[in-house]
Amino acid sequence: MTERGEEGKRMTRKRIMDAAVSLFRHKGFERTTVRDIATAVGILSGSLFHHFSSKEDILKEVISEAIEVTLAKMSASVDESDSIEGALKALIVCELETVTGESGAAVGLLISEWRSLSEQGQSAMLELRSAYEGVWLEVLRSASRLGKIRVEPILMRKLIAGALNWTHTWYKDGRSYQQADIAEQLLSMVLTEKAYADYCADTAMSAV
Amino acid sequence: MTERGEEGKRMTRKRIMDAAVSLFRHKGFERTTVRDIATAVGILSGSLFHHFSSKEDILKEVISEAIEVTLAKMSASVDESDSIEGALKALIVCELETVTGESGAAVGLLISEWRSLSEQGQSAMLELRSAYEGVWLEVLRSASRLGKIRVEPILMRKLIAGALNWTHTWYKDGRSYQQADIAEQLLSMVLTEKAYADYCADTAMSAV
DNA sequence: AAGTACCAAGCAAGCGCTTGGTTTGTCAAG
DNA sequence: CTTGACAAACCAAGCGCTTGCTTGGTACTT
Repeated sequence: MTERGEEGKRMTRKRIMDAAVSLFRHKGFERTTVRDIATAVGILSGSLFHHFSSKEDILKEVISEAIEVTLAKMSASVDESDSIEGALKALIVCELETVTGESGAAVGLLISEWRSLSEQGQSAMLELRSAYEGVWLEVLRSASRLGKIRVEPILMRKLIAGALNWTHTWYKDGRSYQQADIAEQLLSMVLTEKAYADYCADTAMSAV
Repeated sequence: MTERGEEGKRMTRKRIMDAAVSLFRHKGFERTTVRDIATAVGILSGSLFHHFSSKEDILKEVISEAIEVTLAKMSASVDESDSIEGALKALIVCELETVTGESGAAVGLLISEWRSLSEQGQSAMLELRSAYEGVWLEVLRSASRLGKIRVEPILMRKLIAGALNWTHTWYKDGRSYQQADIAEQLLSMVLTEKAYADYCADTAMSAV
């Protein structure tokens, strides 16, 4: 029935992480017990510790994987963009997808469950996070230099991060607002009116 | 030494709530134990339950007081404003002060510790919260009708709420950014460029 | 035969909260 | 002003339960 062996091990590990992400997102790290996770996977709680050394270890793995996946997606999106405005839009979309996405990556966890990590855990995540933030700041600084945004880049990044992270408290898939819509509206707030108008004209052109 | 009697009761109750706010903000509700709170106040853990029926009861009291205080402050600020732009600025400043403020009110708690409330607790808070959101939406709808903001009011409110709530994770008193500065920059993102320019001109005039 | 994946059982610690009793302030009756 | 019944505020101790995690053994794969 169950799959043993090397393949099985990785599978179970993945299933544990998936279950953990879902539970952490809905109930929070502290209110989620190792028994909850084990039940969701279909094993006993003690068996979790053959795959992870501690409950916090699960959280760390889940978060760092989420950051890595998102970072890769963001970098790729930025490289593909042929304008600052396009790069900004791509970054917003990437982060929005990650924050609201139910399965897999969940940077949103980093948001709400940050304090549940030990001090070493926090600093380890900070290192990963700084690469992530670096991508954002590079694009925002370019935009600022070209006069396409008004607000100072570092503050701007914090405001954008807040607006996007917060979506995970109210965004429901397929309801009220579409992801593309949210991204577009936020972009219109971030860019100057001129830059935004130019960007709209450009994308309209390339669509034809 | 200690003050007993009716005066003393209210004092201790207040001290418990203050200690709880501080601890909840720094460690989160789940990671804060009733023993932590009691120690901070200078009593034993069991004695807390003469003032509150449960740990969750403390959280509910703290949150609802925070909402009421902030709501009153916001309503007053809006009434005093003589323009939509001014009202918006006042709302932003109010919420910013509440979210980043260390002592007393702490709507920020509602943000991060929401899930720690029972279902009844959550719906009770929702009722209070809706009055709070009502003030925001009224102002935003007026601004939208007058063409002073571009983004649709409900979405705009969610984006603003996120940006402001998030400040409690990075804002340090007296460091990097001033509250007034953050509020001003956010306002410039919310309003259309024309509305913002008009508002700046107006405030410059009245300052002279 | 060896090693992996898991179960069965439970431990030590910590949790929110209760209980029973002691101290302290309140206030009307004497 | 004294006195004594009463309630409020708090302590001391610990109960019952849940928590993350461990241990020792078993079933399956290679």
